[in-house]
Amino acid sequence: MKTVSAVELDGIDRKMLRLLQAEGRMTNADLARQVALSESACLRRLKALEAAQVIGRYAAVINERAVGLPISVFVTVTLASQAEAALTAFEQAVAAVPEVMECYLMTGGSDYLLRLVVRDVDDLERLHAKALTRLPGVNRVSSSVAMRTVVKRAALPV
Amino acid sequence: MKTVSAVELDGIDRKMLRLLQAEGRMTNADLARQVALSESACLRRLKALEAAQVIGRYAAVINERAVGLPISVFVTVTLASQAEAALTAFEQAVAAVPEVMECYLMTGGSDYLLRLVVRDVDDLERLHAKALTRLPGVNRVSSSVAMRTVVKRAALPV
DNA sequence: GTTGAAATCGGTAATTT
DNA sequence: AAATTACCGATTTCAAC
Repeated sequence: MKTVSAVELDGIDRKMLRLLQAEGRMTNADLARQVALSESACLRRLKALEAAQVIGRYAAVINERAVGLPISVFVTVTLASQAEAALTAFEQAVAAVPEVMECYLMTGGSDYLLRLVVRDVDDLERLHAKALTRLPGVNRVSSSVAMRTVVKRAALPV
Repeated sequence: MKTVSAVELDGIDRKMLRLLQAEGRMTNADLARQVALSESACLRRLKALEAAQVIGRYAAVINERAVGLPISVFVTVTLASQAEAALTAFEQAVAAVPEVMECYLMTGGSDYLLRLVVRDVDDLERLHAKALTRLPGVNRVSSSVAMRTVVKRAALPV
């Protein structure tokens, strides 16, 4: 696996990133015009950003509501042990649950924060009982439902 | 503002969405081949998905570490009041903080959950003091730092 | 401080798809 | 029309003198 460390970016690079976060299918010609570079210079920079994994990929951004997954649930999970093996087992298992969109290991040692997407409360209940509490090493599981998304920023503040 | 409700999707639509979440710059010809449709039929479906806002946009996916924002912080905010006006004032103000990538109103009435991205702990301290605690109507602010991202799923389970 | 090699960066134009 | 490559010129960096 390739861990990517911070990269030197100038103002043009940052402008390219802002534009491409808003409109990922923009043509190179358009992009070049908006950053006031020639097409070849612009493309060279773009390829460098891709090669350095500053741009990891391009993605269609899907409306969660439109595909029937309107509810985000945040789940705090505490493990019984913080032994390396326990963490690894949990992490492998949690990554295999498709509804888990994000999972973070929080400071402190053995607490995880998850964001799930679910269809409805029945779906949440099913997941809670059938998947979450059965993950290896789990001590405590606590769920909070998001009633409404207030901010979902399209672009990083680059 | 256009609120999007759930849309009927068949297996081909879902396959298109999966493919485009992984590779948003795929050409229509490629996409058509992979879902075994003609290019015109494929493009018709794609345009329909875009028009229905199932696909909201296309975006370059940026590596947060590479652009120098390697730390995610989750912040719980409790407001002093749950009056409509207090919520609105808070939400407008929080949306104006660039480091706030996400903000959710949680069930229960006046608790918000935020995800911030920061450069380092100094940056977090600065934000906490200068931005978060000064947001209108804030009663209590509690931050938890993510040590590591375990899962960041590229695609919704469609 | 100047010189010169090498790297960096942009542009033009030709080629490919 | 768009992407890509080849080639050239300008500028910067840096080490040796």
